[in-house]
Amino acid sequence: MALTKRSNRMPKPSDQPPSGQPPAAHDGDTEQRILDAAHAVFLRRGTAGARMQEIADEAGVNKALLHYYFRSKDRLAEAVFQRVARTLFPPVLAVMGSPIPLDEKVRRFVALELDTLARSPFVPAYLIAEMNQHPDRVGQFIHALVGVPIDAAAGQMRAALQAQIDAGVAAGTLRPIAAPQFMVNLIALCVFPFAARPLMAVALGLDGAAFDAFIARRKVELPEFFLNALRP
Amino acid sequence: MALTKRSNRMPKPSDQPPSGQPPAAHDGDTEQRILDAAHAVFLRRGTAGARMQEIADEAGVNKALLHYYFRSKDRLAEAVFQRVARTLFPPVLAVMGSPIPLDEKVRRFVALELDTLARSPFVPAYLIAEMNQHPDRVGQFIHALVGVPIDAAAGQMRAALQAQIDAGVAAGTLRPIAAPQFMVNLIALCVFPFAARPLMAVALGLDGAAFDAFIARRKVELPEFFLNALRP
DNA sequence: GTCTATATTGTGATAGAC
DNA sequence: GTCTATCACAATATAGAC
Repeated sequence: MALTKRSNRMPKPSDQPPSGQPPAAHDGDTEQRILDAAHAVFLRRGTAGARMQEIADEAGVNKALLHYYFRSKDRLAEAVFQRVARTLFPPVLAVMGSPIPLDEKVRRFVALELDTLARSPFVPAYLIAEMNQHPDRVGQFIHALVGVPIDAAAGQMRAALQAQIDAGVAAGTLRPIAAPQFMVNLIALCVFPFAARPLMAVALGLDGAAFDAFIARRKVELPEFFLNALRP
Repeated sequence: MALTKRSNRMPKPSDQPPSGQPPAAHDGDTEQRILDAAHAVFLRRGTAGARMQEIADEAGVNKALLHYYFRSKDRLAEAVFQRVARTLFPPVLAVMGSPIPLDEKVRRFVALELDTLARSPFVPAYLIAEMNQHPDRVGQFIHALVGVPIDAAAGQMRAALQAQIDAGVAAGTLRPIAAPQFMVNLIALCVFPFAARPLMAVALGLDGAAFDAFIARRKVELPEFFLNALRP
């Protein structure tokens, strides 16, 4: 016969907003340590491949504590996903939304992106896997991030970028290109080398130092490459 | 006390080379069906997220048969990885290694790649995840594929491509660019949209048909974009 | 809040009948 | 070669002491 599945549980500290000072005995630090550990493990093992035990070990706490702070592995995974995405996307939007010339946007975007990813090389592969496995989370996240439905935010930015492109075309300084293709090209050129790093490692014989050199060179040449492609 | 772990097992049909005709009762078809099913499941769930049961269901056979034909999940995963890679890479090498002008290479590469990936959209995300989780398999595979250590094969192709680029530079028809950067840029522009498709779906509001249209347009514009970037 | 111990399932793998 | 039944263990999750 059917059993009533798990439905309700004890109250969790995650729910209580920061009410002044930490009440009595609550480090507020443990939850952070767990999240940090989960972040590291999920990124290097992938969400499905990660083990709660490994996260607990990395955090220096017991497995049970993971469930005390976060109800389940799934919720922990979602928390990590949101943190990764929240760290990565806003700077991008800030640059692309700022009122500066298009060529300057490209230069800043490349610099920002390559610097960020060089410090977190697992992020691209992690995000790609995660988004493919949980397409729903992407929408939830962006909504939580921007505060409005995605369509609106993205549509607005797309329109602004397209206007900037069209102005350049009218001025004779740019070839016509659709804003989405523009963005996809730019992001692809920045992100892909990190996602495909293991392939490059063997196909090009790039060890750690050589990869860094490859990226450093890219940081200089990529803006020129991209802007040159847009020349009329 | 310690237990002796599993070490040896029954002989498997996979080991016997094709000796003339199928001996007595061996469809030779079942193994293929299992491999097809594994292919489908591994690609949509990821290797770690895939379940042997789901593969068996998809193949229309029992779980035990998976272990009869392939010793373990790990071996099955490796077989799938090799099949995916073997389908994807040789055409690429053929195009890039053929004695045709550089701009023609670019055009053919883009057309080939976008057509292939449009038919197998999960491949990029799968390969990226798999290569990051099993960097070792990449080397094994390429060795098995080309028959020689990777360094040699890749080095040779890299040199050939670089020579072609340098010739163009000398003739005044090309900007200088390192062969690895050339290849990474080209591959990134082709592959990334498929890997990041879920993100584009929400960020750009692209449903299935719109994505196809996006790719179709890309097939025309990407070669121009790329070649334009190389103009002096 | 944090731990130890335990429950409960999920999952890869094997044995053995047919 | 293919199946049913089952094992062994890994992994998520919970109970309860401190």
